[in-house]
Amino acid sequence: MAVTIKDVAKKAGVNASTVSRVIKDSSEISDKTKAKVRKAMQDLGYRRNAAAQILASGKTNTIGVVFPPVSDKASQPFFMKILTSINETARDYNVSVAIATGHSTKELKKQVELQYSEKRVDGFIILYAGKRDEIRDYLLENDIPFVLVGTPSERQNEITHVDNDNMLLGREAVRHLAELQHQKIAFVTDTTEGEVYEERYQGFKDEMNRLGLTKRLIFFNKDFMLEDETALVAMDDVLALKVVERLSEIGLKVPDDVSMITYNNSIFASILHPYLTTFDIHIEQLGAAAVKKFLDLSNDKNFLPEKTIIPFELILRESTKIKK
Amino acid sequence: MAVTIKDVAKKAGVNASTVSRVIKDSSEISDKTKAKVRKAMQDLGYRRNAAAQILASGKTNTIGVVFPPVSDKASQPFFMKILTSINETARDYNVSVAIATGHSTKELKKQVELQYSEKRVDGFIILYAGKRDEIRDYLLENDIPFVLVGTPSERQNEITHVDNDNMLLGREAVRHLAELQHQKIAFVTDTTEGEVYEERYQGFKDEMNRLGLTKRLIFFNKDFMLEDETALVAMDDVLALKVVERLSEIGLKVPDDVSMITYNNSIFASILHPYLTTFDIHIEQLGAAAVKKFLDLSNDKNFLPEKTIIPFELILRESTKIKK
DNA sequence: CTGAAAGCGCTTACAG
DNA sequence: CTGAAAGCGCTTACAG
Repeated sequence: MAVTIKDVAKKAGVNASTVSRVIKDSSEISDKTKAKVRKAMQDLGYRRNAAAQILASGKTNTIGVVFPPVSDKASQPFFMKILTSINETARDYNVSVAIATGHSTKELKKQVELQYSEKRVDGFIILYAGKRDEIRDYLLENDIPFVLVGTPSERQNEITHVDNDNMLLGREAVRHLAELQHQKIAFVTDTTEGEVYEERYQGFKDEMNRLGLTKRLIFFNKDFMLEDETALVAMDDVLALKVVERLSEIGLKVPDDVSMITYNNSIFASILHPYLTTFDIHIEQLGAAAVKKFLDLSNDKNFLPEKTIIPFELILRESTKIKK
Repeated sequence: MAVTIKDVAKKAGVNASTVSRVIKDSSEISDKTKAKVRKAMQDLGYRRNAAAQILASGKTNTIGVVFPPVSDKASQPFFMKILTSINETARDYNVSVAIATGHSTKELKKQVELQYSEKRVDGFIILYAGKRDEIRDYLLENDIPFVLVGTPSERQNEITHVDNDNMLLGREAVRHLAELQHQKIAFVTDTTEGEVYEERYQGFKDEMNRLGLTKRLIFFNKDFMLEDETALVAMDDVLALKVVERLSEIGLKVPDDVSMITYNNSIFASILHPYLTTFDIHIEQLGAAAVKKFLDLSNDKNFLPEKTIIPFELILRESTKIKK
């Protein structure tokens, strides 16, 4: 059988409750006793029993990570990356991670409810934002701690979330292109939904106006054309790849004829030439911050919702160039 | 407070032990009593407490999923896809999933050991195969149940694993190209390590020999050249993309000048034209089978190691064509 | 077919 | 600073 707290207690000549206190490094216990107990734990190879601890303390010390209810999450490196980061940060704080996936919101909600009601998790980190859905409503109503990665479009003041500054991201793309002398710039997107799009595009427009440049919004489809733009801002790496392909079809080369800047710095940005100039959104930091905020919020009943902004970084590669 | 087994017992007018038996649908309990107890559970909204169940039963009903100790796992859609499939299959069997990630084998092993020794998991599904490592050794030595996704290069007879038939996958690629009249075919790879490479390449060679065709192995680098091959087999979608790019540099078009077939059917196979003819390796099935085998093996002390072969499917797209 | 009791391995007031 | 005791919510021999 595995060694328990009692075995340790006996070996160290103390009571089990003392061992328990040593485990949580309680300040009540004298250093001398702590040392003695720790030695016994070492010698015996003691490992706590997670289930017993959870049952007795009522705290699971595990976070449920909720993936979006879509089937293409595998194609977005974002999710695996942030999961890794969340898991590793969590481990540093001695907490575990459970995951909730599903093809529909309904399925997903069932899993979320189950995890919480069976007391498997203390709360959740949700990996998608945008409009409210049943899950967020359920968590809010029941006062279940959670952190959102991204920016919710409703009740922002009641939800702790971590995100990049997408407005600024829109602006900075323009700044970079403007520095390269470009004056006619279009924003290319394949979606017109979601906070990410709205904010990046808003930032784009603001900065373009501020600089008095000529702007346009292009909704991507396979036969879109350019007017006289010399530079483009694309919503993400994958879209950018498709845009490069389309441009080449109509005889335009990136970056010689058209500069292009995009977002995410995923693998897609550097498989094919031209490697893309893109903003790295620091996914590891997003994940780490989400965990920390979750811990803050679940440990402090008086914690007030807040937004954490994670910095980004421009990765200069081959797709942007000074206007000829 | 949450409703417990006792509350249900009281409401149904039975003993707590009876409720427990009803939960596991024990055949010892009469249908009448079951109905009565179930009604009480319904009325009260009873949910089991996972920790209590684990502590009392000694079974965690959770599987640890071990990711490879590399940092680019996010770029391979495989991992997120199989994780989703594992999680969803597990849920159908009422088991949970924990994950272990790490940048080095050492870190990873620590996490694996911890999860097992703290009794958080009953065993593991390992998402990478190839050569043995400390983790596999540790599991084997300690008789900890696990299933491998992929084919181990050592002790195959002692390890339950699920995989595609990579040899056949090599052969079938040749068959498809041969049917299209190609006679000079090269196998392109950017790695010469691992079972996957070895088996696919072996299958390729065998079939080429059988058909008496002219074969070659090309190690991919950015300035590789073709001799007189008219068709290629590439190790995976991403590599294939790079090969297409290189071919276009030297004036060769896929599929007009060169046909190309590849593996995985990931997102990379259908972002840019030519969309790639590729083998879908049925990742969902790999994940589902891994879970089922794990359950078989962890529930039956006499279970003998076995290999499960998951079928694949040729996805015809734009990159292969009859030889002109 | 069902109940009473012990036990799983911890935590945490309470007392001193 | 430490101990003794009760309790967390289940499961599972044992008995009838």
